[in-house]
Amino acid sequence: MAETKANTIDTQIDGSCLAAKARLVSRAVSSIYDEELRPLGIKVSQLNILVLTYHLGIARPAVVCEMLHLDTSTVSRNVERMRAKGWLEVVPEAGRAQPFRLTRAGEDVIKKAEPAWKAAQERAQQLLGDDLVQALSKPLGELCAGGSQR
Amino acid sequence: MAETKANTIDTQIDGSCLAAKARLVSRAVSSIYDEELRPLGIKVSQLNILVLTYHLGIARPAVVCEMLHLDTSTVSRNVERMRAKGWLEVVPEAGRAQPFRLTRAGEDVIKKAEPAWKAAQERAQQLLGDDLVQALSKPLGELCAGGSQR
DNA sequence: GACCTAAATATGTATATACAATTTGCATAT
DNA sequence: ATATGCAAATTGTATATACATATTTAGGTC
Repeated sequence: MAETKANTIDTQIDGSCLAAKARLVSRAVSSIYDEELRPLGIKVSQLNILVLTYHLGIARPAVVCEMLHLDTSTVSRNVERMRAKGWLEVVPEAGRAQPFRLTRAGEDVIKKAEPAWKAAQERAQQLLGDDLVQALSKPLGELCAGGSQR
Repeated sequence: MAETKANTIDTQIDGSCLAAKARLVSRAVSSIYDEELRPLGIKVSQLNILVLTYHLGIARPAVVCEMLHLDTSTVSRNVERMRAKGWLEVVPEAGRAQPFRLTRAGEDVIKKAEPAWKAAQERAQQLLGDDLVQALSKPLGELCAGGSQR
């Protein structure tokens, strides 16, 4: 018998909700990386954009948006914050485009973040377990609108 | 040396980053649910707390925090927003505790959200693919510090 | 060339989220 | 009874994120 209390409704929404799980995993994993990276003054959200920028060389906001499934406004403001920190710089170009690239300081951040990132990656593998790690390691189908071409 | 261009560094941080993947999946999946739920005026983040509250009957903030891996301040403010909408109510209790429960309006929201949630769940399964769905469906080890003990 | 539309970016506003600091109520030792 | 300390929750502040709206500019069409 269920609850002592009055459950006047009955729902099918429960622990099987993929959004709940995905968000839980995201929070848990992010917190591991952020904890390891904290001494360096960067969070994994920004580090990911730096690393992608490194791989792209010259990064166009629209491309970053599509590859990371981020809204343009989100990228706009994240880039602005990292520009303010001197990690990115906008590449002068004609037109509306505002492509950006790493500065030397941005490269240094990536370089210095490596040990922390590796430690976090190992902790995350432990936490998630082989099945999830494997599943996440495969190219994420429609999700990686660019994840494989690098 | 290798690059003509200014790749003065070489990093091991790349597409294998579990945080990047987990966050990408979270954003992509969340957007599916939020899109389906939009007509109802709720997002999956809040719906999850409502559903958990439904299962708990009386929900203590600290318990919700641990089960969902959320900071106490996050729960505090999410609950406040849903209280303002009339979906949750605080249960008077001695001490510092502020346990809360669903209101009738909160129950209605869950009830009315079911079709949208199911549609989103199917779309998410399609997007993620069997391996990821399977991996996410298993009890998430240390992650579900309460997923099973209810 | 003036005009219109489509694409790329930025801005306004709101929620989600976390960390640090503060408040609050309770237990307990002295 | 007081001080001490602990546990739970809130508040201050900052970032991450998205949607709606505005802005800017490149290309066409006439």
